Amino acid sequence: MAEIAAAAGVSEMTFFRHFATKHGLLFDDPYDDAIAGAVAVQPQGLDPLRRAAAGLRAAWAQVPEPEGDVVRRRVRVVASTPSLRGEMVRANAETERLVAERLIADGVKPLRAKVAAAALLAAVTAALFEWSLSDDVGLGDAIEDALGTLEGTHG
Amino acid sequence: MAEIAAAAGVSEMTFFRHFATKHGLLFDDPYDDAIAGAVAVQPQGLDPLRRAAAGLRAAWAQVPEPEGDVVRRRVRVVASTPSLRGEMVRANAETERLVAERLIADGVKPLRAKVAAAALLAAVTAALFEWSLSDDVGLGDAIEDALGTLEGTHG
DNA sequence: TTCCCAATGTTAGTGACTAACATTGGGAAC
DNA sequence: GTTCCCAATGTTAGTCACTAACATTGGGAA
Repeated sequence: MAEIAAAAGVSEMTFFRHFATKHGLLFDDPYDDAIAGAVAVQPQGLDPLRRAAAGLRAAWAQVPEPEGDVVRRRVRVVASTPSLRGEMVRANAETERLVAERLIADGVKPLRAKVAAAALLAAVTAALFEWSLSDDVGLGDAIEDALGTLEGTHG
Repeated sequence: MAEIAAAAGVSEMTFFRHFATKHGLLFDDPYDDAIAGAVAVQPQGLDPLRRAAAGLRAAWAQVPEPEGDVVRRRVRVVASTPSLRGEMVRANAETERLVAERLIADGVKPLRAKVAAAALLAAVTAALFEWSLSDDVGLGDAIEDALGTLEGTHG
């Protein structure tokens, strides 16, 4: 922490006023609302899990594929460090909550909404980690594969 | 820690030689192999997620429903403490790995196997947490609801 | 010019966890 | 029965992320 704060040119205290934890530095997710919003506009005729998956697919289409391998290398560090994986789950909790909230607002039973949201985020996170460990797979393909697995359409 | 170790009648050092972390005390899961084994014997004709779900359903049928509300109260503490939720994910990682491994052994693509395993564990964990927050739902019903949501058969 | 307040700094902690070394007790080898 | 061993436990003195309670400063509004 002393080194990080020094490198940032601030005191340790100041650092902690911006990031709750040292690990929090790595997780900056501004996509929560976009994902939840995209889920909300999917047809209510779908069951919760498929609706959530469709929402994520729609949200993902709006995000540019990352260039270079900075992202991949960063995710790789997270994927291979148990405590960081835990932090990642924590970082996803807010997205999960928002997605579940939207589903519940449309009349989905809370347990099913939360299960669908949790499964969605877990699936995407697993795809992200798996993607980071390889060199040639595209992130978009990995995510599409994960969504297909959730939906049961790919095999 | 001083209090916990004293209550256990050992020194802090001795405590840490038995449990890697203080939080680790709460997670003792001996079900890993049972779940992975149950997944393995499900029909290979099913897609990975459904197969995993069917396996967990079969494994669950072998476990007696917990009596009293000791378990519920304990899970409630975990569910409402972010850092403990993270530890729970960490505790599930081994089960997840074993389930994915069995699927891969049967020819499922690694990414899909890991996604299915992650989604399964996340769904069950979400159901467990939701169950802990209510007083009248049965754990078996909550889990069945979660599995149905994964499979897309309940709605 | 004065006042304010928000951001930043300083100091002195707390608490989980670790490394290095000392102690002990009971079972195996003789 | 004695000796030896070694595995489990204890002791001490740390490290490191993080926090609480203050002090300081600087720039913008009144």
